[in-house]
Amino acid sequence: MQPNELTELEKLTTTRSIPTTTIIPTIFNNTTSSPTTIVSTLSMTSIPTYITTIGNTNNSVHNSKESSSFSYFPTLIKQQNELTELEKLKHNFNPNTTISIPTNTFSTFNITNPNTTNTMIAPIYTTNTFTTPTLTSTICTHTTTTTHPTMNNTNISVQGTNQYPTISNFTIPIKQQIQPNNNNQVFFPKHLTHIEMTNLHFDRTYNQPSVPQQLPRESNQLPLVPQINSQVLSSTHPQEPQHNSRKRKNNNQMGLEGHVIEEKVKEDSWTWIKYGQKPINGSPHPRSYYKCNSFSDCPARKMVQKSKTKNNTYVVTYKSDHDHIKPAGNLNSMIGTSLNKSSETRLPATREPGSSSNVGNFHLPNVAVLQFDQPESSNVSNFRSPNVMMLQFDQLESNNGQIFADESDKKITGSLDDDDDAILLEKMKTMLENFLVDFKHIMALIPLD
DNA sequence: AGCCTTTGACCAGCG
DNA sequence: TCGCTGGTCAAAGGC
Repeated sequence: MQPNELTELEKLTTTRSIPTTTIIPTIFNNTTSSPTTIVSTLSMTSIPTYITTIGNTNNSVHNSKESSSFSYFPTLIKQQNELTELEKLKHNFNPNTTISIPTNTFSTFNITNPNTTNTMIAPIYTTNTFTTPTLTSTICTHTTTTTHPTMNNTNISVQGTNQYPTISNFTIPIKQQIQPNNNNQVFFPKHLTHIEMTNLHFDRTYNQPSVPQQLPRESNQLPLVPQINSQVLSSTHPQEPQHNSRKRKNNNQMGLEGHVIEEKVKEDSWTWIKYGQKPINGSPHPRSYYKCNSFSDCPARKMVQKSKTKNNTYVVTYKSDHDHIKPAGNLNSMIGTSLNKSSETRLPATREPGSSSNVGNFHLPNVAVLQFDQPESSNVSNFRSPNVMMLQFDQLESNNGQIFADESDKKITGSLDDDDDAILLEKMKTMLENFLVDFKHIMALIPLD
């Protein structure tokens, strides 16, 4: 950690701790086949606003018996408004589910010469424990490099990047196994680098139909999404002062940001109309600006920009709430379409119980993107299967209406009370657990190389 | 003709 | 004060 980062850390009035991260690599000696387990426990503290790398030799664990060591380098990337949004969060769930990569996804790595240094991509087993929903989060990104000077003197370095583009607070234990066989081969599964869950429908700040629309809030009620466009807002709330601002006045009031794959950029169940495009400093891709196309004075805005780092991934930022419910008949609406343009009559701010999914009107961006790295080492056999797999949150979506079916009236009127939270938490927990079970099943279907 | 996108201009915030 | 940045406007163009 840089000295100035420590200074900034001291400035923070609020920090939140991410629970313990545990890395458990198990190494099998190729001569004795007796396993040696190394367990490292790291405590990470997230640092809002700043990109911080935690991890150096202090985080290394040295196993004297095997002369093995590894380091874990978590990097936390938080949005500036993350803590604020975290405070706003009402929907919590706490499933404790294990994701296991099935052994039939193993590939082989031949150790041609134990006396030379070989580098290979090693397996990563992830066990994710969620303590808050991840609205749009990269759960983990891992790159594992294992160096084999000899098989009984193994250095394993685990480098992990945990990205928290929105709201996250969870534990990521990582278990790694390397097991050479009698032919001096090491078997390992495909390199799972990303598990991206885009369950936008969990949060009404994304204006997803699964969440009841909100009525105008009380003055002392924390807004779920910063209202940044005072010019537009003034027409809806004439009592508020005019600012005639074309631009946000505070960077900290940026809206929520999510990372969406290309095919899903245009699908978020609202109609949008593009009103501008600007080149953005430091980015090779321009940013497109969209406004809600349902009502001319709706303050909802959406910005879409292609990711600098990920192909086929777009950064979608939502700003301001819709001040209306989704117009009826808004089927699979997309950017740039004129389908189902609403009438000028504002719909009442009510919602049919279960309408989020039961009516089938919405095409939610409820996808999990599982991305597999192509092997970097030529020693690793080529993978023929696609490196990206998408999972639809069918289970989540189908359950979604049930979540709010008996709660919609309460939710619409404002913040949730403790009973609401408990009900919601329990149902969301079940939903995610179901999803993760499906996830395991799909992982088991990954074809062998 | 209507709707949406494109694109340059405008303008407020900010350093 | 000034220049840069980025959010918005609105005319023009395309479909």
